[in-house]
Amino acid sequence: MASDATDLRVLKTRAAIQSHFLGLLLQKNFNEITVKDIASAAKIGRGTFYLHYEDKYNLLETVVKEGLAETVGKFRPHEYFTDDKVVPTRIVGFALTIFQHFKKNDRFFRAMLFNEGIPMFRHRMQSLFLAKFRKEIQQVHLPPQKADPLMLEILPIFISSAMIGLVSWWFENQMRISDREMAERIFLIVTRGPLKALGLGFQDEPNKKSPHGM
Amino acid sequence: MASDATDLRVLKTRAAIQSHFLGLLLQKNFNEITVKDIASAAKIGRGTFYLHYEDKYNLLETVVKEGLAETVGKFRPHEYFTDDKVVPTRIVGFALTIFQHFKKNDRFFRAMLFNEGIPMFRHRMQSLFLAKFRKEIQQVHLPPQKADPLMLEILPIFISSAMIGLVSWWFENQMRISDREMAERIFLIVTRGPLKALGLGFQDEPNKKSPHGM
DNA sequence: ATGCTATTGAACACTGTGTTCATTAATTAT
DNA sequence: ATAATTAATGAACACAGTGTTCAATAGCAT
Repeated sequence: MASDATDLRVLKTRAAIQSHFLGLLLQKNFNEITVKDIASAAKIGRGTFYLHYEDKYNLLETVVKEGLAETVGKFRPHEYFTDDKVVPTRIVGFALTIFQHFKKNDRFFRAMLFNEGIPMFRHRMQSLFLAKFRKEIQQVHLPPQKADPLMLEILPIFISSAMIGLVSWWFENQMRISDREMAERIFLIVTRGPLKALGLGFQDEPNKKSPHGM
Repeated sequence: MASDATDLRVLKTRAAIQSHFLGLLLQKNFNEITVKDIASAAKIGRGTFYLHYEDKYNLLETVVKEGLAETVGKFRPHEYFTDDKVVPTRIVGFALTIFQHFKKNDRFFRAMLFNEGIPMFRHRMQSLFLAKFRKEIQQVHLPPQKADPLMLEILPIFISSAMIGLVSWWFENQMRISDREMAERIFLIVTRGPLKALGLGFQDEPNKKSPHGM
């Protein structure tokens, strides 16, 4: 293992490997990428690769870890401003930071999200989202005696899954919708509920009795 | 390619291959499974494997395709009964069929959902969900002039992603919550909205003005 | 300028792949 | 039941990719 991480040669080869690796991931599946491919793309000897990474899985792990570490903490609830007033909630601003962060790290997320062969990336990303949403929901959740514990467990999962689905869809569609529009629709769904957000009342509910039997 | 799909020998070996393949998937990652592993688990010659499948990816594809084909059409909205009355919506019943189908095909979904190395399974499953939810939402969506088109596009993605997230979580937790309880919570979230479902009103909304500027 | 160390490139053994072929065994058709 | 048909076997083969080693060379640091 080439260890001196300050040596210019080391920095240069590692940067070359990681950058060209991302480039290859944008072209073909991780499965189909060989160490030979990476080495020749980065214009280094194949043996040199093994001086820095155990194998291509270890390289992937490194890249993913660094990419996600950079993602952590970037999702920050903040106030959201329209032309003249502050929208009275953190929700829109929160969603906004998420979309902006993804747009900024386009190359990384595109390589990771749409490459058949990077199995657990979405799963790991979801852990990040989940942790954030749990905190966020617990902060908003002021009156603790009223809440249903199961609901408290389920809701962050529901929302984080939904958000990841939306972000992925947004990416697939070349981000043709503005991040602001997306955030605003999410605000509507979250505050009014999916059904009412569509623009219609919920017709099948004749009375206010709770239908669930607990 | 051994072609006669009615020959008993063919049926037997294919069944053995697929069954032991699923078994292996429950034990280790798809990446780490070799054709030799599959052949020896199924107690057949390695060459025989290649008489039926091009490679292990082709086998996976076959198994996934059959498994998902069986899944299609199983998600059927229907009425939902509590002890004495019919809950006035299809939603709970719809969610219920989903959870029940997953419980019934435990082995298959467990192998597919939690194996690092089956990249696009969740994605393909989501396509199924998405199609169903699109239909369902369009059916409920009676007054067509009122709806926001972007919302109409986003909502099925939001909900199908959320549902898959919940089902996966449910699986990971050994399905310790009853399918009925899950369906009922989902009903609450969908009809009342995530925030109100938690048991609290939405405090930060002082007036009824729509905060989004479109 | 000199010592240090990262890189090189070729060689090596190894594992897994996918194909072939003659032989054996099981199934189907008569 | 017997013959004809066809699937399964297992060994052999060439091939591609892996991960390691080693002496020689290049580049960096002080």
